Amino acid sequence: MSAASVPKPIRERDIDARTLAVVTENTQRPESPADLPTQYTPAEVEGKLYERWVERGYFEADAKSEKTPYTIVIPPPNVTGSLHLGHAFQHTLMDALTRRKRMQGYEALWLPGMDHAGIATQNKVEQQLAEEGKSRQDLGRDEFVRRVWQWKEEYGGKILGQMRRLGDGVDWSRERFTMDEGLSRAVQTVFKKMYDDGLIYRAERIINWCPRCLTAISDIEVEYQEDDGELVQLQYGEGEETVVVATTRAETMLGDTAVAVHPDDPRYRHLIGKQIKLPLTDRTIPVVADSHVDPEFGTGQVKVTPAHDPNDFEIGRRHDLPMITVMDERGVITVPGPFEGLDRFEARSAIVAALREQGRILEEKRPYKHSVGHCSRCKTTIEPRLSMQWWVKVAPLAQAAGDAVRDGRTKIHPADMSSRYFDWVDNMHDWTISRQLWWGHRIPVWYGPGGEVVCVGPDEEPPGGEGWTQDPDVLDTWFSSGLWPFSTLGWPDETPDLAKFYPTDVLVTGYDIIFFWVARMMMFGTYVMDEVPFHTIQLTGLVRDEHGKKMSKSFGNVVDPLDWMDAYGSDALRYTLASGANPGTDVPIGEDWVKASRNFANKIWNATRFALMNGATVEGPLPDPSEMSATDRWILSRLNATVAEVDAYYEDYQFAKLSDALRHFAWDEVFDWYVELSKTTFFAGGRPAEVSGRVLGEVLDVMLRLLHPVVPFVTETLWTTLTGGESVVVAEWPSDSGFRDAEAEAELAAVQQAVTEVRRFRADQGLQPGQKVPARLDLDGTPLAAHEEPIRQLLRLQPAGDGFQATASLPVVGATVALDLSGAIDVEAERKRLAKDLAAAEKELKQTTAKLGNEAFLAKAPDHVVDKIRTRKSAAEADIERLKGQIEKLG
RNA sequence: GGGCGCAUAGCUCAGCGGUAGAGCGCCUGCCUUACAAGCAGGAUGUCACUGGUUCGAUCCCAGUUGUGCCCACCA
Repeated sequence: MSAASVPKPIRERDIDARTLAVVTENTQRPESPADLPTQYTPAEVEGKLYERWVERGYFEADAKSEKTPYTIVIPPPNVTGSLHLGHAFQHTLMDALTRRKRMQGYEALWLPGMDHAGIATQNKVEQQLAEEGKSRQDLGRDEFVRRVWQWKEEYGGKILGQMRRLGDGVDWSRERFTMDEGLSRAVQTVFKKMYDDGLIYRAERIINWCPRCLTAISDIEVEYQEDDGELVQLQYGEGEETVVVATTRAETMLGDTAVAVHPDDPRYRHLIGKQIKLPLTDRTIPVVADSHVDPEFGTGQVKVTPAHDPNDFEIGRRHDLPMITVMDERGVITVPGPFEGLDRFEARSAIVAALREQGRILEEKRPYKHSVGHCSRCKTTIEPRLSMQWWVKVAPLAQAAGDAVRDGRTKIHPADMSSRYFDWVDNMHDWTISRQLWWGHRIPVWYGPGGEVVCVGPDEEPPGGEGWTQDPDVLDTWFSSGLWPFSTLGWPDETPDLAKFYPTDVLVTGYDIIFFWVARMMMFGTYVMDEVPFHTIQLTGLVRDEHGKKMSKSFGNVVDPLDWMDAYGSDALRYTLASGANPGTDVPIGEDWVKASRNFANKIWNATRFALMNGATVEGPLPDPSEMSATDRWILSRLNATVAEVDAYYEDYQFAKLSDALRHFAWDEVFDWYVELSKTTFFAGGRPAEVSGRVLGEVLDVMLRLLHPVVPFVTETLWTTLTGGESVVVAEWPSDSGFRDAEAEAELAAVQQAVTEVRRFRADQGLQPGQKVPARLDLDGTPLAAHEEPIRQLLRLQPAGDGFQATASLPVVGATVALDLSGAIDVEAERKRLAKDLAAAEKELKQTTAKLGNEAFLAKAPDHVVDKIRTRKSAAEADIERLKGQIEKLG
């Protein structure tokens, strides 16, 4: 049996979730801190804490409050899904921001809600129906919409549950849904206003049509990807008058109504105006001159299909060509003849085959890589289609939206992301807003028997009587979400909420929906409210897996946030996400990282528990610094510096940095040094020293408040136990008292250096922890005197008599700690170590000497740099002298 | 075809004109009277390549290579 397979004895652990549940549920403060279990078990606690926060109304904002408002509206998740890590990420940031502001005394509102997600949701429900062998047409419009509402109730609830689990401090009393009555009214009001202002119009144009969803979609709902196609050259015409055109979509030739050449192309000037026989049909088509044609591409002759291609549509309009539609809404050929009834792809091969038979295929390139549009919802190949749709005239709105960022009324963070915004806003085409769907806001337009068109506002009666019908289409889902920042606050009514909370402060969202959503909100906000919807746009990256790969179902690397929250707690997930949040960059995350964050939460838990058991307290005033030890002053100095640092990072949305600063302060400084050093005082007389206990209480109190926005759950139980306060949610955000003590910081740096050096010595020497080493600790100089006992304790050194065999001396500020050790010391090991240090010091001396001998350097380098090099040089010299002496002593 | 970004430790990423950093991982020793989800000690980098600017370049500039993303109606 190998050593590795010998099971390690299982250590008795004190895991008892029930204890904690009792503690947190029934009593704010346990009888004794020892009642807190030694391991933090988040799963059971978090839910209870959350519900208590909600019951107490901590997250409900008051529009009548005198406090300064701070508002964030949530990017409404689609009711179609469940929340993924990307949501968890953004929610963590928004929650941390609002929690901090609430603690700072703002009237903080984080408004929750969901988006009806028209096409996406309709597709889901249609899928569900398909499983029952039904279609939406079988149900009829009203019944189908009822089904979708049912679906919304079921799945929307799941999302809300996930938000609670994450700890989202949202105001549930203000929860909104884009199909709510109030929001529908906002949609109709805006539609009417835009219609009256001439910003909404109806026109027949080529749009992106999804033959599977059976609706128009906007340009940005089309995803282009490189597909393998087939480029063929077709010969049209007969005898002298033939042309050769290239196409990847041969089936559209049935709808060709012209061939175009460039007006200046000398090769084809003679053809302009001639009629060409179109194969497979009995039609002839003209040759037209249009400067859109690129003479360099292919033959310089282009087939023109105005009803099935956006460019050709424009050419058709310029030359007044007929527009022949050759397929129906499902992409099936409708032209009478041999191809009728064939699907567009079947028709393509059939037509190529037929032309090949006639010898009219001159060249075939297969495969031919080209960019093809797909429906972003169902991936079906988009079919450009001529149809009548409603449009928004974007230019004036986009201008205003762009100006708002240009003149700084809205700031984009990080700033270099703003180029994406401008690229879009400055080049936006008109927006197709009608969708041939049933789920969504129905277009408030009625058509009369004589072709009259009436747009009806929300408080107006639609025209009655024979022959009047409402437009069957609904609006693009982004039309209603574009109104979100003010429709959720009660607009078009002049509500107290609207007055208090609009414009909102910051929008936190992914850079991937700048065009879909951010730009639209900016357009609607400036147009409808005459005021920007938010002062700051904080763009986040996308959450990726631990190797930076995109999370997708096909890679199989999608993670349900609930799984990780169940295993490691919400705090762990939140901390991990926050610590990965460098502005604008994607956020990789892996399970091991969440585990590490769980360990951090556990560390906070245990260290605080330990401190509580040993007299950390917030009772009474903080003692005067003159009564404190240098260690006390050091940690308070660091505490206040950390408060300032964290605040600065929050103001700049630097979540990764503030998370790191918090962990460093808590773990490295408070737990590993301050608590450890305090142990001596704690244990010295069996009772904690009063001053240190109070200082430690202060440090923990502030630290927990500082941590709370990111890790709300673990901090709540500990903080209420420590302080007896009602809840850290409504505690005051710490502020920098301004206390700094450079002297104490320097002294502690020296102590740390000394202690580390001695530990290193022990490790090098292979001294066992339990092994008592007779030694004498000399403090040369006084500043360290206060720490003699702590160091002795940590090292387990015992004062002894004479008889030394080896010496290690340690450099500290203004003093040398001479550590004389007796006993079985490995002289060779120490000699090797010292030699290594000596070599490093000599290298340093050489480098600094060379630098200081460089006149150009001395002349041009700034003083502080030169001083730094000088200091380094003298330090190196001292080190060398010291090390040489030590080596000599070793004999 | 345009535009933007990135290349730093085994992995994921900070950083920055003046001695290379963190987390995780790794090596060694430890069940030290809170925490082994822990403690202590340690190792690890031609900062992609080639030039240039500078007293000094991982950092600024140019080019090269690799890589990612966004936009675009190339028939």
